Amino acid sequence: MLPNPYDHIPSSALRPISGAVGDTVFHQGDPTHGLYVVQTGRVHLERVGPDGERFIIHRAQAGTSFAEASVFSEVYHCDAVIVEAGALIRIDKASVLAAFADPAFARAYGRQAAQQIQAQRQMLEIVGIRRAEDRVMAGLIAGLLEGSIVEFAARLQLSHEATYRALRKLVQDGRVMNPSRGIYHLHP
Amino acid sequence: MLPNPYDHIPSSALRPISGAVGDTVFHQGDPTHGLYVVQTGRVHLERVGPDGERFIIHRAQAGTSFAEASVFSEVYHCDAVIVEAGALIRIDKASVLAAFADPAFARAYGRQAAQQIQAQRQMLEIVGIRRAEDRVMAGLIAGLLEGSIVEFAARLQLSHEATYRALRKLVQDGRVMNPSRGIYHLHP
DNA sequence: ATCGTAATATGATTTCAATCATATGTTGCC
DNA sequence: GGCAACATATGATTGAAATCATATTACGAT
Repeated sequence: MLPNPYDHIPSSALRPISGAVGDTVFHQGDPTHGLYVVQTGRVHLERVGPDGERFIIHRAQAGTSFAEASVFSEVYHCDAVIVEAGALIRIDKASVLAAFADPAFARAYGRQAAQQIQAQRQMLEIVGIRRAEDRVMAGLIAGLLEGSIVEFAARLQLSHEATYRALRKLVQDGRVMNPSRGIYHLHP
Repeated sequence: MLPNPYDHIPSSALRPISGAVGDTVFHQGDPTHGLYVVQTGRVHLERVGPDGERFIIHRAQAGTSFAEASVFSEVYHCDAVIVEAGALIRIDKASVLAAFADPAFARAYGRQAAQQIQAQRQMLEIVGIRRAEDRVMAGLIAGLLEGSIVEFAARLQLSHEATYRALRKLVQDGRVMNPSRGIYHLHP
């Protein structure tokens, strides 16, 4: 299943890509073919520093797209490396550009992009909060605690231990409810 | 001057907004009128927690837009508070939705959004790096050092002292050049 | 010229999250 | 039922960045 906007793209423009762990989907400087949707597996986008040190600029998960900006540029600006085998779909750059003439696609794209930008801005603010307790509280207010505490901690870029301690403190201070082991939420 | 995509919007849809420090441009739950462009001044987007604690989800600078996602929703999901007096322009929601029928606008919007998403992803990865030295190095590779070291440190969400120390260490280790006081850059 | 302010720079101390260690509870599996 | 794997939970220790303190340098305003 493609993410929302891309179901407006004709299937002729979709190219399945498969690869093994360690394979590079594209290299920095390669001419752009289009953007990619991760169906399964995981892909890292990496940039190489002057001394050859690789640093990750994005981790693309299943269900997300990457290299969207490549649609508007001539060359890829980073490497895409498969870190967990899976299936990708490449969406042809020309098709995406053409699809912008379809207002339904344009609005769907705009909506998704605007929401993503908003969510990312919020994440940047949250991970910028220094005190674990404040960060956890902000995460709770933002509704980031959906799965396990371990997942929540990872999203907040905190160790899970620090997260448990912050939650306990917030419960002790009466700011968070802990109706049962492992369940935490704000007061109504 | 409006950011790139919005110069495709007819000027009749632009509404100048002025306000003093502390004024609220819109409140969480208000029906949406449209998105905003900050010409001068600064605006914070804030969400209010259950105990009334305000937490900032975004700091909008001059030259940037905010509340883009409101174009696709019925109510604002946060408060917008002026923290530095200046001039805003509100762009009517209906005009933006209509403008998506113009492929030139749609592509300009898509391009800007895709680039912003990419930049934000990179920022999330960078601020997620724990060691100050590694974070500063990543910031340098990403080209984040444009203005002063103080600005650079703020972008990296590091204290400027930690940033100076990391830079000194990187210079000592020969990974960064420091041709003169206050000037740091990578080897060619 | 000199005054004030801000950036650059570095040393000393403190704080707090990471890490290491350990225990209990929970879940699925054979 | 018993075992393995994992989430939850918390205590002890460590390490690294924040904070505090202090110079020096740069730069604009008067």
